[in-house]
Amino acid sequence: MNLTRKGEYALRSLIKLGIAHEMGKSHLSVSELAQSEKLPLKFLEQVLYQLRGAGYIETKRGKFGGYYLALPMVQIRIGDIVRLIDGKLAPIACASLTAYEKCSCPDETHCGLRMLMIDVRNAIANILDRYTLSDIVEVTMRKLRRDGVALPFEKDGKSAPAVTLPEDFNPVDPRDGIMAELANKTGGKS
Amino acid sequence: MNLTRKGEYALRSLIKLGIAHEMGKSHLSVSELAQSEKLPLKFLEQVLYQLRGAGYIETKRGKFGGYYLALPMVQIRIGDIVRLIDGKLAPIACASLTAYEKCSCPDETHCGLRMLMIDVRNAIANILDRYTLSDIVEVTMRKLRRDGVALPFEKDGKSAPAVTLPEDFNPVDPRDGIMAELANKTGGKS
DNA sequence: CTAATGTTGATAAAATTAATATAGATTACA
DNA sequence: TGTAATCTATATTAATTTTATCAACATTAG
Repeated sequence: MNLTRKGEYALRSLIKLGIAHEMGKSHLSVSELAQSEKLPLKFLEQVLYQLRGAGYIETKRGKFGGYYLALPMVQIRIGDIVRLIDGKLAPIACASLTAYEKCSCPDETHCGLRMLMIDVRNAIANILDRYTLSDIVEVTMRKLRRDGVALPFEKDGKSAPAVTLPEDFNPVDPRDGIMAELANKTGGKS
Repeated sequence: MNLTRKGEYALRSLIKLGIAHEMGKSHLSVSELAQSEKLPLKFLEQVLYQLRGAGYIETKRGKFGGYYLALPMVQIRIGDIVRLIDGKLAPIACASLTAYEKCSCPDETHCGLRMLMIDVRNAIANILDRYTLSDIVEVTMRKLRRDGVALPFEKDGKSAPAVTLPEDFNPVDPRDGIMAELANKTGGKS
């Protein structure tokens, strides 16, 4: 299972543009974006070019120009971005609703793998088509605030608190998902 | 989102071996498998080699040799096969429980994209770690029977009924998923 | 013995993804 | 007006992954 680098960069850029917007920063230059997100500049330009072509972002050209969201964040569905950049949500094309392609198997209508992958596609779509950029930005900013970390494009703010990790620390806590976060307007897992 | 060809072939092979087992056929040669599933033979060998190394299948060597399942089908979890062949279930490595890798983003613990992808990973795992080869084989054979299609490795049986598709036929019906199928022991969507 | 089959490792070809380069257009502001 | 910062658009290269092929060997039924 994989999201391409391009898809990842596109989403990270949109999230950053969304945060910038929330923080009252009207636009970001490619180099600001590339630096702050540690993305390769010239490759990023291509991604932004594509997002612009699809109408998700707009630009102010010339000196002091940059990119900004072209739509309200609630209208930017994550699933659509993935479809645009990566082609489909389903793990295999024969299970894709929007980018269906015939598979090599002898009898697609009786393929157990395909049946399974249709469910996986539905599970993925269920998440990615439910959330919009607005949700992601909201959750990200909330978590930053809760942990007392300076928000991007903010003048001052405490830096992240130093944390000592236990020996068996698993970097991926299932409770770190966005669902748990959205369900919980205040506390968080700690 | 993508499952690699290798992962697809591995799963299709296991399903076929499972059906063979159910039909009383003790083993399948690579060429039988490749032909019946229309897979490239030599590439398939590599996949089977990997499955064998991990203990999912075994071989009978020499003339009239071939491959067969090394474990009861209920012990072969689909998620584990995908992990073995494709590395992980999560769309990005920083959201993977079993194959975690640090991402390039400046602050992983406050990355909205990662939070979202953790949910996607969980949704995928929720399906792929719940089902075993046994479920897939069961559902596949049931659907074949219901549609009066000859089962593989069976002497006789009606051929698939001719069907006229409507103009706007969408080849992917969400109801064709394995969940709906398993929930329904008899009827099917028709 | 021998023909069919699996084993193993090497390698090559193709496709996709990722990244860089280049030439040009636009704009703010000195 | 000039120029430096910036986006636009396309082309090219590099890296990686996927797919496929090759070849020499080992095993086994008959």
